Amino acid sequence: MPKRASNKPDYARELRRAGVRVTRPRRVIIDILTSTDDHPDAMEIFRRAVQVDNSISLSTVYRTMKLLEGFGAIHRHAFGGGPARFENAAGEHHDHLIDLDTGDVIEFKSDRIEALQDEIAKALGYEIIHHRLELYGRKKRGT
Amino acid sequence: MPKRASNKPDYARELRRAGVRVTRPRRVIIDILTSTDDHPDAMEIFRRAVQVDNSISLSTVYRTMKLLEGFGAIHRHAFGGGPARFENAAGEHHDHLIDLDTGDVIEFKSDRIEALQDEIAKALGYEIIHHRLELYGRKKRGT
DNA sequence: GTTGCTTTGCAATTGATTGTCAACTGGCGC
DNA sequence: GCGCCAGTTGACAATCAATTGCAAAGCAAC
Repeated sequence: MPKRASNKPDYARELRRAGVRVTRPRRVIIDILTSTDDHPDAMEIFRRAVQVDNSISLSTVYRTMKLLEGFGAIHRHAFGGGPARFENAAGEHHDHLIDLDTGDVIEFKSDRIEALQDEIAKALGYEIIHHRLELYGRKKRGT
Repeated sequence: MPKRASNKPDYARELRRAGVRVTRPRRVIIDILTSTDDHPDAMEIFRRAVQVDNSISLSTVYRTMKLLEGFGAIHRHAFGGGPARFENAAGEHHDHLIDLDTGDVIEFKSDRIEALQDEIAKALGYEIIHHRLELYGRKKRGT
């Protein structure tokens, strides 16, 4: 009986097929990205990677992020102007609500908003390649 | 007969009322921001400011942008991850469509999208303080 | 004008990211 | 399995945007 594949996308296979080497540092970084659902920045990914392999360098984290971004495997964000934060691109597209007090990031999705965006772009003679919708808010006090 | 006020908001008056000095560099920078409808970055504002007063420094541009942002007089953007770009906050709120080929920025507004955003935030127990919606697209070829 | 506190220009600094380069290593070919 | 070698890496220098420390200069109240 074949081993049941995890829900993690097999980026290793994909990279190899694209002629990119699957090295130890890359494996470590990919593993970090596919086993979290938060939005770490490069330094945070670096910290986690060093726990696994203390020879990994920060440059390699940045290089790998750029590589994976090129493959569309991750998305890059810049919530509130800070350092870039990354998330695994697997799974459905979604937008973000950032809690201004805690920094928490909540994901949401609205087909109706997406449809309106397309409509607006079309009216302006454009085709949307991608978009970025970020809501910055505070929890409503329900004391 | 009183001089007809221009359509430029009187930031000078507002700043003075807030106990902030209206200095020559600030006047120059504010004048640049209120007389353009594009989205210049700090370096571009600096270049334009030097034309008027060649003693103005880039630090002052950055400092003034931060000051004005604090007053809500300007908005800060980071389209596509480049350096921060600014725009006069006077006038109605709007979102942006960025032409991926030319870098042009087109402003648009959709009450329906705003309403949906509020609805989503409310459902998540949040109150939106501000938001950022950027569409990145390409002109549809109309050969 | 004088005065006092703000603001400025300059230079140095920070923080994030990218470039350089010698050393290293996946993974194909044997 | 084993060696080869272009793709990668780690270390560190370099770059880029943005900020800050400080002495000198400027604004606004008297």
